[in-house]
Amino acid sequence: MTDVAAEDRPMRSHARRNRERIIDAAREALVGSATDTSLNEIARRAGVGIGTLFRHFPSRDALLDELIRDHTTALCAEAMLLLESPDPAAALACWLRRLVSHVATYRGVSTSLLHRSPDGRTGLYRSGRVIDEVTRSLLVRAQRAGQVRDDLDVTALISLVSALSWLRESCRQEPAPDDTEHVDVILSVLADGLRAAPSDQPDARDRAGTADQGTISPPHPIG
Amino acid sequence: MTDVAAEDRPMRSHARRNRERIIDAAREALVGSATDTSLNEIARRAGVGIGTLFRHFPSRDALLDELIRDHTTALCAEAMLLLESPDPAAALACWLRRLVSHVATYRGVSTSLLHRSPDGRTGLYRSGRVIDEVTRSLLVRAQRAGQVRDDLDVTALISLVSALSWLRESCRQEPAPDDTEHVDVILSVLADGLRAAPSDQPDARDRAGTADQGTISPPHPIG
DNA sequence: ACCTGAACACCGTTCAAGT
DNA sequence: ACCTGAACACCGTTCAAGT
Repeated sequence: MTDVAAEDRPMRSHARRNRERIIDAAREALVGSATDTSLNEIARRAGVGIGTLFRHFPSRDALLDELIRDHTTALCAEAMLLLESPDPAAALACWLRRLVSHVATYRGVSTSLLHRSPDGRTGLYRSGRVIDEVTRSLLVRAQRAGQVRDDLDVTALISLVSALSWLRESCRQEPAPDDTEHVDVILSVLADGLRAAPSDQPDARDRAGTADQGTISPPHPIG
Repeated sequence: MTDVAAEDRPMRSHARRNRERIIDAAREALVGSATDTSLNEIARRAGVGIGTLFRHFPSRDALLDELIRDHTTALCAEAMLLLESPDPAAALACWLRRLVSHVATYRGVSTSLLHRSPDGRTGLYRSGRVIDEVTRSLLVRAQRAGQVRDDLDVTALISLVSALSWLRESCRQEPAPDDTEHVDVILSVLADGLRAAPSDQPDARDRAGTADQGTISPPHPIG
């Protein structure tokens, strides 16, 4: 198509094909997987040397980011439609549900999402950024509509998504409560909690009733 | 003290001391820790051979269980006092808060708690059992008082505690949102959500508004 | 009885050597 | 330019050999 010198095209296409094979092998190994698969094993399954894998993807995070990139983009594009929905709080809840499903699909993505850094040196770089943006849009819209409490920021919300995704992917391991159902119930509890104004009984947060807090030291022996 | 043959007492006390040194070394390495510490490293710090560590604790879970045992027992005993508190829902919320703090204290405990098995072959055996019991007591009391929704079982609740504890311990790693604060906000959102009756708009759970679900395939390519 | 540490099969990661 | 795979410093776990 383009005017690239003829002699380096075969090489480049070969490299590109290797890259694709690595991604495919990783996807197959990690989707719905109960346990981690080593990068060595992924390279083996892709039929390339381990060095080639590291050349294309300097870290596991980089590989994961690439792995979910297309799907993340599509999901976020679709989420923009949620911005038009008549019920901002319901739209946010729906988005959180979809996002958890997406993140929990591939082994290890939840952890990478949590450890994303703005400069892209760790964690999901690209995917993290667009997830941040979409979530922020839906959150502030719901807050401006007065439907969701104001003491929540987008970082807390995405941390929560990471944690619930981690739960879902962890529950694929036995023995563990195997239910996607649990996460669903938790999400619906959360959705209800989001709608409420922050509870105006702060005393109930740290102590309830007659418990004598002095008898037990705080759980951090150090610090 | 007892009538044990004299010649094997020194051995046994030596063994017991080794055991204690392993636990102490592990506690020191794991409390508030941002990253995992290998069992080899723990044995090294305790001044024992790696074989000795495995003799006393056949798995990392077994070591963790022993590590938090005393504190777990004390915490659960104190939680029994919460059963007398006048506000069952607030008591439950308070317990969940304390439990997350406790579980998040030592690196790896959240995962072990999630993977506990009733037969004790994996995960936190003893600690898991008493945590289950205490949590169940507080939950059913709040449910019987009509203060907490009925579609929640104790397993879901402890899965949630595991996930939030995982979040807290993960946030000690950089780069990650470092805030204990986030988990606190999430917990208070949850506490509010628990009090509400299950939302009676099930349509809002899976779809909100005008989004066209057909354009994007579900995130599980396999299955 | 109890302890030790070399040995084994892994892991992520690097890098000299090849085409 | 790109790929390979031996090499390195680890990991959890086992087990023959010691006292």
